[in-house]
Amino acid sequence: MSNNNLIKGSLQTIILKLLEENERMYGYEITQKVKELTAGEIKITEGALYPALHKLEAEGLLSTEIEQVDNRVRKYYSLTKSGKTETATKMSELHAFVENLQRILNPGVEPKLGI
Amino acid sequence: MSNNNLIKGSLQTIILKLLEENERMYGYEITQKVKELTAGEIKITEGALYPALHKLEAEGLLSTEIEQVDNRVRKYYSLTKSGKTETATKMSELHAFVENLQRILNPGVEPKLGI
DNA sequence: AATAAATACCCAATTTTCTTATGTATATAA
DNA sequence: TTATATACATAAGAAAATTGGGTATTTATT
Repeated sequence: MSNNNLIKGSLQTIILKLLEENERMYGYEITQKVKELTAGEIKITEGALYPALHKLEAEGLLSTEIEQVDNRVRKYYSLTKSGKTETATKMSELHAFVENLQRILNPGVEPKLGI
Repeated sequence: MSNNNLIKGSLQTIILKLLEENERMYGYEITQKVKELTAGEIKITEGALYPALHKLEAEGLLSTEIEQVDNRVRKYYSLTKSGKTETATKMSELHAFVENLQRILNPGVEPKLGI
């Protein structure tokens, strides 16, 4: 249930950035990390996450290794070389976008954040 | 040509907020205002703008008045009462979303902007 | 005078990205 | 024993863009 629409297109950047910080993560771990960092306010749904991971892998930005943990399969994702490059690109695009958003929505305030 | 991806979902909020500040605006004026505020970095395409305006009008958030200026038609949009309410709602949702995005992408930095 | 660019509206086909709803399976907590 | 948590996945549909048209007037450029 619910509910966190807004700014479609940021999921890829979120995945890439988390992998930049964590070396390797598996899908479920990513959902939990996002939930934790946002105090439960953003919940990445599996229906969005897994297709996004598969797409990033197909584009050569992520590589995978499957591991068995307690009889359960885990699929770990890591950034490839081009994945690292693309992370930097997407982060700076998102940064620029958020600044522009502030210029539009916060007239008269010069943005000086963040991201 | 080009290139300003990463807006999806924020266009409605942008329209509403600009109308909150300007009392009434017409479509083309909105595209120019956004271009001006972002130094040309964000260009609202007409294919995105007009359907969005029509949808907001159909939802009762905007009202229109058509005027003739130099043999050309202009369609002015204004916020309705419920449009004003919805503007506040969408702004606070976007604010929350951007803060959460910063928590995810800027680990260790407490967000304190803006928007 | 002719042409391009700016102003001003619109729509339709397609694509991207997400939601919603499933499905499978094991481990742990109530 | 039943629900919740862990862990993967897919498919149908909706939402919101992009792309590529179309119409028409006014102003600037060549």
